[in-house]
Amino acid sequence: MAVTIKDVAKLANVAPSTVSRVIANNPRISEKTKQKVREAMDQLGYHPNFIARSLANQSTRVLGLVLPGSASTFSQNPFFPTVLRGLSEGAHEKQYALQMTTGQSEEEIFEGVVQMVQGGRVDGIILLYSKVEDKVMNYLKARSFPFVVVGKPYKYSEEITHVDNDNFRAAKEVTNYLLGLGHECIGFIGGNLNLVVTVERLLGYEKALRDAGHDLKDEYIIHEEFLREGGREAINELMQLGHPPTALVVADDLMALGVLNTLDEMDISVPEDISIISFNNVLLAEMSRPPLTSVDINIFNLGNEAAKSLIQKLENPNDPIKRIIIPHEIVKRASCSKREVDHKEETEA
Amino acid sequence: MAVTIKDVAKLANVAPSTVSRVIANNPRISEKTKQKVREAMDQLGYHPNFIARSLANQSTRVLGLVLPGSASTFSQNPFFPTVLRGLSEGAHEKQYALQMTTGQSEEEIFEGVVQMVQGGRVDGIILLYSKVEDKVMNYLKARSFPFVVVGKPYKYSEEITHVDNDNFRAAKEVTNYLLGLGHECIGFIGGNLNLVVTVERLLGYEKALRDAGHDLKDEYIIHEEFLREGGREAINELMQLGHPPTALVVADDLMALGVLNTLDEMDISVPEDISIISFNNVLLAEMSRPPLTSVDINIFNLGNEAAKSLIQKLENPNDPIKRIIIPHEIVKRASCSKREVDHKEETEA
DNA sequence: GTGAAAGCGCTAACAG
DNA sequence: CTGTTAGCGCTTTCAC
Repeated sequence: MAVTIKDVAKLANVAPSTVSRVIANNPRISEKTKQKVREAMDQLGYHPNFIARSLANQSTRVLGLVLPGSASTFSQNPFFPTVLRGLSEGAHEKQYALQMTTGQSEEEIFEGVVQMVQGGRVDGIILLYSKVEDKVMNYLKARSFPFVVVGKPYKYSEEITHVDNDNFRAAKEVTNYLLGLGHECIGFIGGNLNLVVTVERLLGYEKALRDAGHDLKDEYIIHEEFLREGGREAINELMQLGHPPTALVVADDLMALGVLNTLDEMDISVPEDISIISFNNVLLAEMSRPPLTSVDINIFNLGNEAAKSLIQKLENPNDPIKRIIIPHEIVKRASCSKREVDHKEETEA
Repeated sequence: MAVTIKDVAKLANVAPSTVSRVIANNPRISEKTKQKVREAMDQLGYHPNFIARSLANQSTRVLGLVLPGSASTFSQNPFFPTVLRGLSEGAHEKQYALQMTTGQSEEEIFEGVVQMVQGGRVDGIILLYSKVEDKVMNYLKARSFPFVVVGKPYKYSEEITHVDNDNFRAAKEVTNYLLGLGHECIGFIGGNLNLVVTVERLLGYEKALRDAGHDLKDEYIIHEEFLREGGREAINELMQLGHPPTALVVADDLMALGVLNTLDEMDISVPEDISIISFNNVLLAEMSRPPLTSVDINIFNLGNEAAKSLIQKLENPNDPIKRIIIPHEIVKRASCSKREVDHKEETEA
């Protein structure tokens, strides 16, 4: 059995409660006994037992993470290792530990969350995705269990602390950027429409086009999973069109990579024939050919702020609801170029 | 305050211990009282408190995960989301939860592990990397705290349960595959030599060449971080050689992607001018151009077996040490082709 | 400034 | 088959 507070107390000739106070650095303990106790702790190699402490305190100093269902390819996205690092650093700074749950089905995930929450395993929860009509979120909200979401909650977003990018604005910006390059036919390839982020990016794209006085063409908008095959089919359909787009807004780097390949197979070159801009700016964005112009959404900070704000909330229960917007930035690489007005149109003009 | 075992006991008119037994599904309780108790639990919405249970049992049913330092780009590898899924499923099946730690420096990671271990937060640990001379591993081993490693331990590999691929053999196989395609000048681009996996793959490569009667050329072997820039420099050096390789074994898909790009910039085509084979077969391997021939190491299973074997070990403390080898498989795509014997050599022969 | 004692919620002998 | 009791290791009143 490990060394306990009692062992320390005995060695230091004090009561267990005194040792406890020394651990908490209670100011009412004299420096002298503190010294004595600390020596005893060192000598015995004492480490406080978190479990016991949690039970006594009714608080675990553990944050629960909910990852999206493993079914979705989304979960294979290099996005996650990076949020995790951000989360981890944010949590460690304040001496919180991280526990995670995920599952194959929605039901499994939900069960996992219930275990964490009702089982008292965690003090708060961080949702690493935001879906339309999410059972988990509803549950947490109904119990008013402390949680924050990474992304924008589908509903009640003013009542839920969340950290997100302004995806709507970012999508508007990239679309405007493309418009500014002279493109008039701009397509959108998005991921799963159940994810709020997809919706936001789509809306931003549409807004930019409308503001610029362009019609929205349904044929230009394609939704698929964040996947290669998705990208492939989508792009095929698009390019069959009478008037295929000359630029594409793609909701995710990984998907853009798929698009890039299909285009290459079809002998369409980027950016000469078609420009592409995507989101997230993960490592592979700079490793693709051509390197992708991509919106850096600051994934690390997304995680980091999520951890911090949850902790803040835990230590300050009646803090107001917060919406934290992490800035984004378009990282220009080589996948976009000015629209070359083609011969036919030129003569028409 | 949440509903406790006592509340249930009161409502069901039994002793708390009886309720506890019902939870554990103790066979010595009559079906009748079990029914009664269960009803009371439902009625009150009772959920056992894991913390209290952990304290009483001296066991948390939590597995601790140690991720590699966030400093390394390795940690951005899409490898991780996939192991995590495997781990998670393995753990959930047996009702274990997952807690994770990581850090920026080796020291920080070490501290995190100590917290988990000495703080009694976890029952066992899974190391998600294997480094040469790892402080964490030494610590765990010295304390004989239950742990398994994903990868091959640098030392004492017969004394440590681990789940790994046979990377040595896999590397031999890919090298032989390349030899079989007629390549005689085969280079190796590896990652950080502190990682055991890099070493193993390098050794396998060397062995294959030696077995085939080829000399090892130091200039053909390059080590860099698993990174784009790494790939770029490495490939530049290689291709400057008088007799540049006609095939490359690359230790990681992500790195191979970088290599592919640099080659493209240099107007060297794959696989016509040079063949490339890499490891891991993550999603992007099939999305690169050309799609990469890559060794599928079955990442999901790596994680899954790791979780299972740790749990097995926890529930069966004097189980023997195990070495679990996850099978690999070369997935042939389009980055390798037969060596085209060039004109000059042909006339020379 | 420090000690004694109760209790966090659950489990596990030991009785009966 | 079920109840009683004593902890698990720590925190926290309440005394002194």
